[in-house]
Amino acid sequence: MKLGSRTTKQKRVILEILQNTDTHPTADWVYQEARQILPDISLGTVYRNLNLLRDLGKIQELNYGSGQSRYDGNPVNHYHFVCEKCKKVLDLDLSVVVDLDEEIREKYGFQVFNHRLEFYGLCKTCQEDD
Amino acid sequence: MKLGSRTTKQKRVILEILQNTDTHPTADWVYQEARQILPDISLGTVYRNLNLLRDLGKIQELNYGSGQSRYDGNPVNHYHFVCEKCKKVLDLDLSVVVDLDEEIREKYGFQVFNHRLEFYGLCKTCQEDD
DNA sequence: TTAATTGCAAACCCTTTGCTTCATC
DNA sequence: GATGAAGCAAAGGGTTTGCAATTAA
Repeated sequence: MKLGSRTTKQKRVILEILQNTDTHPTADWVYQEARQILPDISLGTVYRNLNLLRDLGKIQELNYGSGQSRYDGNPVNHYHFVCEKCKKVLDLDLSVVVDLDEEIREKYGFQVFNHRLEFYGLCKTCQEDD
Repeated sequence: MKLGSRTTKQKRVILEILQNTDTHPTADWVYQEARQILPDISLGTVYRNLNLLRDLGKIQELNYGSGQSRYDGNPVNHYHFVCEKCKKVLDLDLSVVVDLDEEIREKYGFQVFNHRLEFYGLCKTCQEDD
């Protein structure tokens, strides 16, 4: 797998961490995990590689409200649910409506690359806590 | 219209600015506009009131990628197109699919308050620039 | 009168960046 | 060996916050 002009252990470890979690972690969480494998890795390197992997289309960067970005090891478009209480981001198993992109293209003449659909509310656990 | 526990001219001016534009401006743009009416207003006050108006449900805060938040004077849910080149945010005249919220509620048991749908691509003007 | 809100500036937080050293190709 | 990438730490940019002064109620 091509990962930019040079493959470093840092790059590989960061990608593996993201591919082995479905928690949509923040850069700092990835950093903490990576340090357990490469104790000398720096936060700057984590950010640099997250941006690089995103630009290569290997991962997705997600932003919900202000605060940290979250990263998704699944590069294929899919939809998310964000719990407004515990801030968890959960994958949804909904079929991606590609027709929508075409609809916008026809109606407005925009070139559409992709779309994002997110739901906001309370997850099961946080509903019980009320 | 109730605008929190006290109605100040700052609060009123900020809301009016947002209600009279469809450009989905940043906090700083709102600040520059507000200064033309209230020269002594501070950026901190703009942020405080934007957050307040958002919490009151009078406006919406929108985040696209990292960078500044944008604010929408229309509190009713609607969908947006974001031009990845010129960064303009445009309103889309699509019917809001409320059924989706119900679908998620039934399928996952989450309490869904709302959803956001955004399209990314190139607006007409930026396609011509290629 | 009195308590919410402002203006100001400093603090905060996340992210990026400059520079030297390291390591991949 | 050449040069892209890492580590470190400082800078950056947007947003929040503490506090004294102001102002709406």
